[in-house]
Amino acid sequence: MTKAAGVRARVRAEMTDEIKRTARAHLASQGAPNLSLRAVARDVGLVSSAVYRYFPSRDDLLTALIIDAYNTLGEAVETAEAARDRADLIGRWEAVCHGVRDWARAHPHEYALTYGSPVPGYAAPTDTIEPALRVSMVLMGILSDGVGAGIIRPQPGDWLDRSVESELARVAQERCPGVAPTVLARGMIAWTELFGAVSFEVFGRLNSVIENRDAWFAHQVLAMSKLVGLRP
Amino acid sequence: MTKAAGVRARVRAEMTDEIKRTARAHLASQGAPNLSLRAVARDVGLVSSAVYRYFPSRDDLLTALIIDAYNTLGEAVETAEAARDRADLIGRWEAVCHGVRDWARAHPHEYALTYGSPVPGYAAPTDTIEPALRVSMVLMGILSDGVGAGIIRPQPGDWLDRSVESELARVAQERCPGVAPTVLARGMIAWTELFGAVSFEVFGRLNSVIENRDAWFAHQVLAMSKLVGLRP
DNA sequence: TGTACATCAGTGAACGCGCGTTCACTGATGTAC
DNA sequence: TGTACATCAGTGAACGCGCGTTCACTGATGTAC
Repeated sequence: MTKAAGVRARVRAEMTDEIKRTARAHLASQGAPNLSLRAVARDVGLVSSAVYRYFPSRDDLLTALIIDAYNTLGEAVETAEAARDRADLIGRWEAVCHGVRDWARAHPHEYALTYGSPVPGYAAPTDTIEPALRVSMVLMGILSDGVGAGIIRPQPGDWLDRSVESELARVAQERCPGVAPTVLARGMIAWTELFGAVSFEVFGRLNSVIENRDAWFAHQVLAMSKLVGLRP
Repeated sequence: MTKAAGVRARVRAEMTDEIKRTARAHLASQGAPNLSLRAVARDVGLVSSAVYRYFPSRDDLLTALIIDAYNTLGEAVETAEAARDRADLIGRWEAVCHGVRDWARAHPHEYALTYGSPVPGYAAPTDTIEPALRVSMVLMGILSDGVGAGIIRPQPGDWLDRSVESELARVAQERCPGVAPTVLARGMIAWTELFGAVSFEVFGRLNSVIENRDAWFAHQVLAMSKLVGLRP
């Protein structure tokens, strides 16, 4: 690739970025179902058909936004978690939970796009899978370290259905070796509660029930860190 | 009201029902964002403007569907719970959880409409509030009975932020007197996890992670009944 | 019981809008000799 | 270095569609005297 070709490619990349940036702004103010290719084109200063030079269809633009959303969330969470001392497992756990919540509150429509109801008629392609796993990967890393440090231990009395146990064993083997299925199960319950809590808050289900959202969320994080075995 | 007027009213009620039934079918197959007044009218065999005799706008039709959804869910859950022996608190708890899940799996788009991302630009009016509370009411009833029977006890070491405590005390006073804030907090965490779990399953987040959905859900219900104090 | 009037469900045409996508084109930028 | 050709971003018009909502109307059904 010559220098000149590099210029063309760079301009193209910048244009692609600007379209995505504008689309993201539309998403933030109107939500995914109302995202319109024509409106985005207008805002970018292009004629609507020109957008097709960059994205073959509206769905592809949506896919790009979904992938970006997973990645910015993943990055935010990873950065917050990485800032804590490796030995401070509780701090790392809290950083992840608050990272998810902060990002979701800052980007409610992007959160809705990724963790809310699926857009009807839209099938997410496989390139969304890996970015979507970033948060779980961080959580599993903490579980792994907790087990390694002897802090997280399988709880006596924990029992799993055989088929679930083998499914979780497979997941653990691939993603966090050394973590017992029962421990992973607790982690997944905490993960479920985390996103349940964030969804309830962002989607308005706490309205006129809980006003002190920060304190309530912190309480839930505490409870889940106990459930997982990070605290006594 | 004369007999004749009664006929007119009954015909009107039937027509209203048929519109809602058709709209519900559209909802089930295409999702809320694609729900079209004109398409519903076509299916009912009316000209589109005739629908305005029954619903002043598309949003009002949507509101009616939302209220119906909360009510059918509420009814399903209440019926399932009422079938259990009053003293069988664990059975009642399980009935509620499985009732929610079964309903959500049977009506994914209605579940999305009520517990998924809010429809952008649509503000739910206040008549949706009471129907939306029915499931929580049943759960709080179980908490209440559990506390009354001495089965559920505040756990030593449970602690709540003062403002959260007073908010939960107010909720408890209004909806389940006698239940301590820390106990209610555990109930709400379980409630959050329940809907988190159902959303994850219905919205496809368990794909290629957990295939035995029944067993995994049962496990979560068990874990939450422990968290709440219904089991040791 | 019979008649004049009011109510109201349903019609059909229209308004004004925005959408995704296609296509033949222009003109600038890059490439090869 | 200069010229002929290829690439490709962006244009503008068009296709065909569906949408929510309004409005003046018809005709059947109900109400009051």
